[in-house]
Amino acid sequence: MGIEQHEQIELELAILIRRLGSMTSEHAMDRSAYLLLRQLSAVKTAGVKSLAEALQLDVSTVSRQATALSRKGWITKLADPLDRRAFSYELTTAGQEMLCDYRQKRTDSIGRLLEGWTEKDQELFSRLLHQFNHSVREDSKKST
Amino acid sequence: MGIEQHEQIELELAILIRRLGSMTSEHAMDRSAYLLLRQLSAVKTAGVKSLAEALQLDVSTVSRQATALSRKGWITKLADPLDRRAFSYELTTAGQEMLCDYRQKRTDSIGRLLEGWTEKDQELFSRLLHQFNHSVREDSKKST
DNA sequence: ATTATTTAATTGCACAATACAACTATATGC
DNA sequence: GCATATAGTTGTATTGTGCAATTAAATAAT
Repeated sequence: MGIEQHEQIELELAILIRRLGSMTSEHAMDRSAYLLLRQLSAVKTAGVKSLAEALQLDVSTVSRQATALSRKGWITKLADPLDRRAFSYELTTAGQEMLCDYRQKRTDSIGRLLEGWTEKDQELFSRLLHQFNHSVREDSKKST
Repeated sequence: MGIEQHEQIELELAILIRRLGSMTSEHAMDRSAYLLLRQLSAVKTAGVKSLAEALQLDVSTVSRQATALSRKGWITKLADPLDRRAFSYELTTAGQEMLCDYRQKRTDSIGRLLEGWTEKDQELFSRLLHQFNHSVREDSKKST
């Protein structure tokens, strides 16, 4: 029942996170950059504040990340015409390509990892991960 | 088949890692310390080399971590009587308590998160996470 | 309308986790 | 017994992060 299961899951998650943290560093893009690009891709355009909220990071962190990505030519910084304090970022074509490419690489890695898995287990894993993320999301809503 | 599933899993993992990365920082102990204590708890006694292998970290990293944990009084460093280069670490009582306490907190968090889940889904999730970590481990062996 | 407060963003500083390389001291192999 | 391998530490650098201070602009209060 419950308790041992939770302990087991707790352990697996701890391992998973550390392993995947180092796994992503194989490629050229780091996880944080990836997540920022992904977020920007999702919302099309956003300033550091809203990005920071979405990514649950400090604005200063996002500010630096955005500067870095901008230097790489993956995103562009646009002055907000209505609010002269504010800026919005959006993906460049190069950024879109990078994101797409990187996502493909990651997807391929996952595919390679799941080679020996049954189709059913893959589906289940996908569903349960989604479900778990949903639970985490709900939980963080509660505590806000 | 396959591809979309992998994209989905890739996405869910990206989200998971981001969310859980910030989740763990709530508590007093950091993840790396936790994993080291855990490992030491599992093997009872080990030097930095074997710990580093198990945790897949550089020995220097583990050396520093061990020094830090030793300073906190959670582990003790013992000279190896057979090999005067070598040392072994083991958990102190305080370390065992810390580990137990922290693990409990994490387990409780997980339990809270999984409140609405069926027993079956919890079991499945546990199994699949384990399976996934195994896959990652095998994969990293291959590339070594 | 002038002043005070809030807000968006940046930058300086600090810190933790990490890797790599250089080094020390000991052990092992030929 | 010398050459090489091994256990561990330490110096240096990088990266991702947060907090505090700062700037500049917008909004609210008097």
